[in-house]
Amino acid sequence: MNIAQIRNHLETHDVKPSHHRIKVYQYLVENRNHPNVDMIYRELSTEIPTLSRTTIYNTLNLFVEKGLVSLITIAENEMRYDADTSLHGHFRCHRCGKIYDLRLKGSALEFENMDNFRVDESHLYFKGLCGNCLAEAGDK
Amino acid sequence: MNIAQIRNHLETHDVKPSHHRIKVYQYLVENRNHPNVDMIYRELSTEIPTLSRTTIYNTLNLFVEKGLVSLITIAENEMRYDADTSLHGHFRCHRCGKIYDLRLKGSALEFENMDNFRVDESHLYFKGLCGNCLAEAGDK
DNA sequence: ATACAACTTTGTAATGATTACAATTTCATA
DNA sequence: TATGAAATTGTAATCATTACAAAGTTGTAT
Repeated sequence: MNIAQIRNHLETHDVKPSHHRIKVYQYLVENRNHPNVDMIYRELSTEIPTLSRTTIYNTLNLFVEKGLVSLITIAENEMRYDADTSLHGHFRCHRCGKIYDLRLKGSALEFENMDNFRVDESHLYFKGLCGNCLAEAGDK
Repeated sequence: MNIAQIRNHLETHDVKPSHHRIKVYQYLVENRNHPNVDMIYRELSTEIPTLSRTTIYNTLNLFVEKGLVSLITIAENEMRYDADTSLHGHFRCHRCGKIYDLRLKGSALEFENMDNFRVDESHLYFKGLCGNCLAEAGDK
């Protein structure tokens, strides 16, 4: 996704494509690592020395509000963000902390009593040990 | 679930059944409202005037550690707790804030690439508008 | 080009849930 | 009843996030 495409994508979602916003969105698209605010801040502030953390917060809140990114609350004490807004699951390894994407098999996810509700967001979170950490420390 | 049963249940999970712990667990069993710390504190401190919030935090952390209750992070800025540790989903209405239980239909919840992982926890969160709020304010 | 209004960005201070920690109290047992 | 371990308490610290007001930037009409 190049700059022109990003610019267009933001405008499609009713977000004015300022330089900072483009950079934040670009980070999210190029680093599929479900970052928190600090990860984005530390990376972008090397390019934009005057960058403020508040701008990252403002930008991400705007993106979430406009449906450009989704907010992941799989880690108890921090918000993480994902440019992939399609329905998929997340797995967080409690040893290395890495968050993996999980792709749903089929589209079967049905509940007995969800008829009356209007569902706007779905979050599928799993926690445990990832393959790497199982191999390195099989007992924990 | 009476006091003797609660006492026994705590002991089964390697938790010494102090008076406070029994009261906290009893609250969770009798109020299936997925409370946060403050809801439990406000309720119990009428019975136990000397109760400290820290005790609630300590107790809930112990319960989670010992597998007696599960920690729900569906609300961004606060932890909520559930005495039902079986696999089920949660729906949070963004208008009234209430959290509903959802029972999985079948046990079909499969992912493409979860083979290598050891899953210890599953969290299925959904957000939107509940039936009541849809009826009362159909447009929001 | 200029001025103006609207919007964006910044930095500091406030908020609020949770945790750290040390002191006090309670409990179980000899 | 004495003693040590465990539970409880209260205050202070932590830390991610938000509030807010000032400063900077952009686009547009004149």
